[in-house]
Amino acid sequence: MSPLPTVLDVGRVAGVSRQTVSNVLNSPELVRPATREKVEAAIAELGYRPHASARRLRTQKSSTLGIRLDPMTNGISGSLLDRFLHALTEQADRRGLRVMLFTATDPDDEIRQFSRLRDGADVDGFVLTATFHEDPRTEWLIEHDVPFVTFGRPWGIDDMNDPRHLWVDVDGHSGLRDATRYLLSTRAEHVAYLGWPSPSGTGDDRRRGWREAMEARGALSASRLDALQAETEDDVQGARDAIRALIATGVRIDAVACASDSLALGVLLEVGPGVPVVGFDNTPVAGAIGLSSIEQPLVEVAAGALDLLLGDGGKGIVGWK
Amino acid sequence: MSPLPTVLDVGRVAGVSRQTVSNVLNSPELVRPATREKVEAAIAELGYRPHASARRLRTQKSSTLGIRLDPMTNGISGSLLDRFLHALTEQADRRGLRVMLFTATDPDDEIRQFSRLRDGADVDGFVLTATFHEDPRTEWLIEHDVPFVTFGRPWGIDDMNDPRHLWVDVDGHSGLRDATRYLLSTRAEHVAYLGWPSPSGTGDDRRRGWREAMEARGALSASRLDALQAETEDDVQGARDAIRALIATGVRIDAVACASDSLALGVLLEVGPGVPVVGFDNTPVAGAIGLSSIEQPLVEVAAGALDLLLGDGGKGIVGWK
DNA sequence: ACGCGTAATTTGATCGATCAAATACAGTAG
DNA sequence: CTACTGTATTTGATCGATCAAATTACGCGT
Repeated sequence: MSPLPTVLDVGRVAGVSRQTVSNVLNSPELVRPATREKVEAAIAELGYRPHASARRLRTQKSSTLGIRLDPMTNGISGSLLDRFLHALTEQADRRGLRVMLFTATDPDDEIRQFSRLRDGADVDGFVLTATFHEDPRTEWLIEHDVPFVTFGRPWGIDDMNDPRHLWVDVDGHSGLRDATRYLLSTRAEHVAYLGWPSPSGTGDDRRRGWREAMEARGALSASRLDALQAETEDDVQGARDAIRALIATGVRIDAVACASDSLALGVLLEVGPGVPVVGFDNTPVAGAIGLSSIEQPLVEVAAGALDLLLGDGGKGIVGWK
Repeated sequence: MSPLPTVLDVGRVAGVSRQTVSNVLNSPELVRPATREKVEAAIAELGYRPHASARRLRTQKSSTLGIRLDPMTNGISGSLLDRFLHALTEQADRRGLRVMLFTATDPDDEIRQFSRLRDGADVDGFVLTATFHEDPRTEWLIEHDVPFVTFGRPWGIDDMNDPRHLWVDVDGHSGLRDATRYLLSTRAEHVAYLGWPSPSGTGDDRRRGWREAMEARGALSASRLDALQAETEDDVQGARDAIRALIATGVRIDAVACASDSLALGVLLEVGPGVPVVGFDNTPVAGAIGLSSIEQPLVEVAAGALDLLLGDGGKGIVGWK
């Protein structure tokens, strides 16, 4: 088996020097069109591909992003991360970036991994997924000047506008507002809401969407709205218990809007197919059991995340085709 | 911000040459214990980490595996891949390997990606997940001498023992045999089976497990066993239709064993909680809705896959801590 | 103390690419 | 025809590590 061709080999075939080959690849505008074509032909003929490691060594850029794979995805929503990963990988590829995985047992361990992967120049930056209040990871990354972007907005007070913290997120507020509006428009007046316990940035945001739609409708007083909502941790059993308790209060429930598909599944199992239920995330399960769900625009989210990183916020991350 | 320390820096601090530092890392037995300790102290003091790309360039090994992320995970089973990925990443890390993702739209595209990632020396080998009959991918990989291992056995006639095709798989046969035995032992005599259409290597294997347990019990004739099974594509709706049709034949059904959790969920939704149902894969959903399921030993599977690759079959894949 | 063989360590070369600086090459003006 | 300017291309050096070969240190018998 023949060794892989190098810039030198390509140059030899095209009758130019190695640097010219390199220029064709990285700064085509420096090369005269005629020469460029010769080189491109030689590249095609030899099936040349730049050696990723050599390039990375010289440029000190890995063009690789690290993303943590959660240890155990609680509930169904795991597949959300799954689909986000797919979208991210695909979008990264378009931009000449690669995605490398790592695992960690807890935030401190994750920080150790950050350090390890970056010191080894394995990755240039990170994509974080489940951010939370006072997240030590983002603090560490900012402090150590490591480029990153989070999928999920920063939940600290001032962080939202901190230019050092790049983030993208889905708009849970208008997602639930629209879903609630939809339920209101079709059949129901008493749309209940099942969400996560406060404080939860994401959860509170979604609840506000439901609340806003209900208040706009104006059919129910604030106190009756309070009575129409319940909260629980994000698992199916918890949702069943919570919705049962809500029903037991005797309040009328025409439909239910939920903060997640896990919750929606629990509600659906409890109330049966008669009552419309909407979830959030549109996980495969939702489609499978005929549950309506709000689809997260994951491709756009992933694309947005990468564009932020590749912008000036990324502090010199570059991708190669 | 200071530049990252190199072997040279470590050597300077420890009072030795760069090569000795390298030896401490890669061939400790060549270095005198006293020297080794000095070097290790210097490494710790400087927080030195070998530069991954430099190492890869020199050794011509990336110590990285590529794995494809499926475009759309049909049904619930997607989270199986999710958990496999996690296990794989974790096990890879233990062995000094990294996992890099890529996507592809179809097998041919996937082959193009193989070529691209390998020519660029981004990865040393691949882990394939959903193998099928006459898989062009494995043929290509064998032909081009690219190390790989499949999660899922090869389904061609001769391939099972082909030493060039490394594979690991879960034992669906004994999994379903044991599950069926269990159902038989507790309450039921008429344990139905819902699986995938033949030919499906994995599916047929699982069906045989059910069949074997039923035959061992000896309570039902072969023709009655035939009447106790149904098949459908792997989605929830299909399962509902199939089990309903089976019930409509009037056959007695005490319990149902299924080839997957997607199917089991469909069955469960149709028959209600009265009839025991077991699935396969133990996806999060299964636990969430109180469905029994056969757990796949994913950690062991991932570990086995890597050990095969790192063995002589991997043709020179090595991992670094 | 000397020489010798093995163990321990060091020096020189290399992996494949890009950067920085030097050179060749046009085209134009004087 | 020379000098000059800007473009196109080439040469030399480098990224950080490991390999291969050369060198030094060490233990030991005589």
